[in-house]
Parts: sequence; C-alpha cells; structure tokens
Amino acid sequence: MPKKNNHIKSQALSEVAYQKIKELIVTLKLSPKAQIDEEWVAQTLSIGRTPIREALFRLNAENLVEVIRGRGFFVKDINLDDVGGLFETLLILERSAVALAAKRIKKDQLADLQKTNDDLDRAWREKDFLQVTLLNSRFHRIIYEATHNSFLISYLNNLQNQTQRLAYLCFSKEQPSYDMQSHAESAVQDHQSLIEQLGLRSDIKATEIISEHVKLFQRRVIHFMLPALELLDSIAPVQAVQS
Amino acid sequence: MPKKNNHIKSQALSEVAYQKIKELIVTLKLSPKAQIDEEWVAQTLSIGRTPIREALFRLNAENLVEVIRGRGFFVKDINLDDVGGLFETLLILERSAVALAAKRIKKDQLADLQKTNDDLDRAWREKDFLQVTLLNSRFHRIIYEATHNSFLISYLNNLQNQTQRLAYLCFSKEQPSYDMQSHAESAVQDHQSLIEQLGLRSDIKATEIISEHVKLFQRRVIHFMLPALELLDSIAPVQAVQS
DNA sequence: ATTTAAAGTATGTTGACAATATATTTTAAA
DNA sequence: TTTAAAATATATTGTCAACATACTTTAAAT
Repeated sequence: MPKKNNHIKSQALSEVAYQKIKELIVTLKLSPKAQIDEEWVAQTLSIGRTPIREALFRLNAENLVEVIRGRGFFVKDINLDDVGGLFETLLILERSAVALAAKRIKKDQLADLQKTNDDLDRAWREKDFLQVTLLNSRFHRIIYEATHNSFLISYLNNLQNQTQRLAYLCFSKEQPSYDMQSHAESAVQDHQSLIEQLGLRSDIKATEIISEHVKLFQRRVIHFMLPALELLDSIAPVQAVQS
Repeated sequence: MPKKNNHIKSQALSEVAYQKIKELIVTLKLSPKAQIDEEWVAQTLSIGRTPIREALFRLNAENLVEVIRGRGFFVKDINLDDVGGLFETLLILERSAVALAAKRIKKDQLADLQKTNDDLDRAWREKDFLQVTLLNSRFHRIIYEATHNSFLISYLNNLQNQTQRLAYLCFSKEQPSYDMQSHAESAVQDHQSLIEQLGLRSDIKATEIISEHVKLFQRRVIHFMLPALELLDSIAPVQAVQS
C-alpha cells in the first residue's frame, strides 16, 4: 500500500513561479520587450496570479523585467547600450571577484572548478549548447562563492543571469562568419589557466586572464548584435521618407 | 467650487508600501532581525496584505529583508561579517564609478554636487542628522548617475540603502569616544576635493579620494560596532556555563 | 523534564471585485 | 465621404477579503 505523500511540495508557489519565469526569460522563450500576460502564466503553471506577481516583482528588482503601472510587466529589452554597461560592470566585478577568490578559494572548490571545466569541454565537443551555457555559468558561480562576499556574489549572480541570456542569443545558433570551435577552445583554455593561477594564489595573473576572458565573450556578443543593428539603421530612413 | 480630485493617488499601493517599509528599515524603526508582521504593516498603512507582500518580495531581492518559507519576512541583520563584505564591495564599486564619472560627468551634475555638498555642510553644523544622511546619500547618487551605467547605478543604489542604514546606526546618537566634528569636516572636505578632481577629469586623483572617503566611513562604523561585539563576547561564555 | 496532541496565530494562495488602459463604436464636424 | 473626438465596450491589471496551509504555543500525559 503506497504512502500518502501529498506533502512533497513544501515549496512556495511564488518560488516555483520565480524559477520558471526566470528560465523562460533567460532562455529567450519569452522574447525581450514582450509583455508578460499574468493570466497566461498563471494558467500555464496552473497556479493563481498572486504568486506570479510576487515572482515578477522579484524579477523586476533583478533587472530581468520592467513594470509599468497600469500596463503590466515586460521582459527587459536587449540593446547595445545596455550591453555596453553590462560588460563594463561585468569586467569590474569579475576582476575583483577573481582577485579575492585567489586569496580565499578552498581546495574542494578548485576541484569543483576542474570538474566543471572538464564537463564544459565535453559539452562543447558534443555541441550541446544548453549544457555549455549551464556549465559555463556554474564555473563562474563557483568563483563567486569563493570570494565569501555575499554582496559581490549577489551582484555577480545577477549579471550572470543577464550574460546567460546573451549566451542563448549568441550561441544557440551557428553563425557562418564566426569560428565557434576556436571560441570554445579559447574559453576552456582561459578557464584552465584560471584554475592554475587561482591554485597558485596569484591574484594578478588570474585577474589578467579573466579580463581577456570577459573581453572574448564581449567580442562574440558584439559580433552577433552589430548586424542586427545595421539592419535597423538601413530601415529607419525609409520610414522617415514615408511620413 | 473645489474640484473632486479624489484620484490624487494614481500610485500603486505596492509602490507606496515599498517606499514606506524601506524607510522603516533604513531608519532602523524596524530593528534588524525583527520579524515583519504583515497584518501590522497592512493596518498601519491602511492597505491590504497583497501589496505589502509584493513590496516585501522586492525588498528581499534588494537584500534588505530575508524570507523564510512558512515563517515570513525578517529585517536583514547587521553583523560585522556582512559589514566587511559590504565595504569591500562598496570600495570596488565606488572607485569604479568615480573613475567613470570623471570621464562622463556633465556640467549641471557638477553643479548639483556642489549645491548638495554646501547643503550637507550646513546640515552637519546644525546637527540635523536626518538631513545629513539624506544629503550625503544624494551626493553619492549623483555620481552614480554620472556613470551612465544602469547596472553600476543599480548595484550602488542598493549598497547606498545598506550604508544609509549603517549611517543611522552610527550617527544618530553621539558617542563620547568619537570626534563627530572632525569626521564631518573630513567628509565634506573629501566631497569638495572630489568635485574639483571630477571637474578636471582626473580619474586617478578622484579614485584616490573616494577610497579614503569610504575607508573613513568604514572606520567610523567599525568603531561603533566593535564595543557591541566585545560585549557579546563577554556574555557568551556565561551562557555556555549555564547550559 | 520530555513528548505529544490540540488549539491558536500568522503566512500562503485563491477567486472575486475594483480600477485602469486599450479597442471599438458612435457622433459630429469638415 | 473622411476625419476627429467622444462615448462605450472590452480586456487586463491592481487590490481585497476569505480560505488553506504551515508553524508556534499551550497543556496534558508519560
């Protein structure tokens, strides 16, 4: 006779909604600028609107959704201006975090890094981009944790959500003019060097590596976004003539 | 005949609740670690619990309240460990912000800074500590805005809420062993030098000044918190004997 | 003193209603 | 007939009050 395990949930619905909606946004299943229909989300997740709204207010504070009084919630847009500010901030915080981690990281965290990077290497070769973004994210979050600074961790996790969304934008489809293979090798190699320097407690070397690593990703994003921007530029004048 | 302007509000109650609760926390009218009674807040503000909870989820994402499933919301505690991480992060971000502001600040923002610092100087002399914390906060927020980096601005505003709370803790009452007058003069002088160097676009000098400025505040906070900690140390062993 | 059960209190969630914005239709003027 | 403004209708968000669930306290029993 099976036990009555009705209480498996023990998790707040607002938490469930938060995780689900965040995933929808990060994986671009909810498009940037799109309005988030509360009723639709509620029915999709089979829960009421209240927990949905509680989750959306959280995501608003985390810069993933915008809210306009009386109109509702919208997925935060992705534009080149914001991306510039994002990488500027990411560079500052990643450099600082790596420098602190070099002083404070524990042996088991170094081992975690190594394992995660090995898995990441494998995922790249198997072209499993979902795993790639997940493992890459985990790699960096381990370093954040190693700072033992809850504020830094909080802000960097926040930026990680944003960069994960950019990763989905840039890596989920092949692009003819970009050598993905070479990018993957560079990234994994950066990680490997980083692990070594962190192990040696060399904050200066580690900082240099992470700087280049961030800039590599930035170039990839710019490379992906610029064509779309030029397209917009070529369209705008036409509309001006029409008016 | 007066018009019926019953709809002056036009502001979401969740926004009102957010502002009010945030103020209660920052000004220490809600004590650190204290539980936040939703019903009490609702009755105090004469609104329902739903907007209260929406506001609390926002404040949770902003590190001002903690939430424990089934138990409710609690004002985030202030302890020396967190304060260490806070200043570590504050130093990193203030330095970066000032460096960027030196390159990007506009003339009218410089004028704003000057006026705010003059007002701050006056508030110190009048020992109006409420105004002091408000104006000091405004001064720094103007610099944040001058970076034109929405992520930096967001994180620094977040830290500013935390430091404002610390300021309330440390400056709202006189302390015999600390020369408040000299602190005030140093702080206002730091601000003045900062304005000059920002005007000259000297990011290096400006960064040096803000570093010392942050450390000055940090020393003040430590000076205030250490006695309380030593008190705890002397109590703890007694309790250990009791058990 | 420790454990257990029951009562009480506060939080978590829902569905209904009120307020607001958007879309449609109607009306009036050009 | 076309256009613009006003009025109406519709849909979505904002808020509330009540109910469900989880935790805490109290008191009884071992």
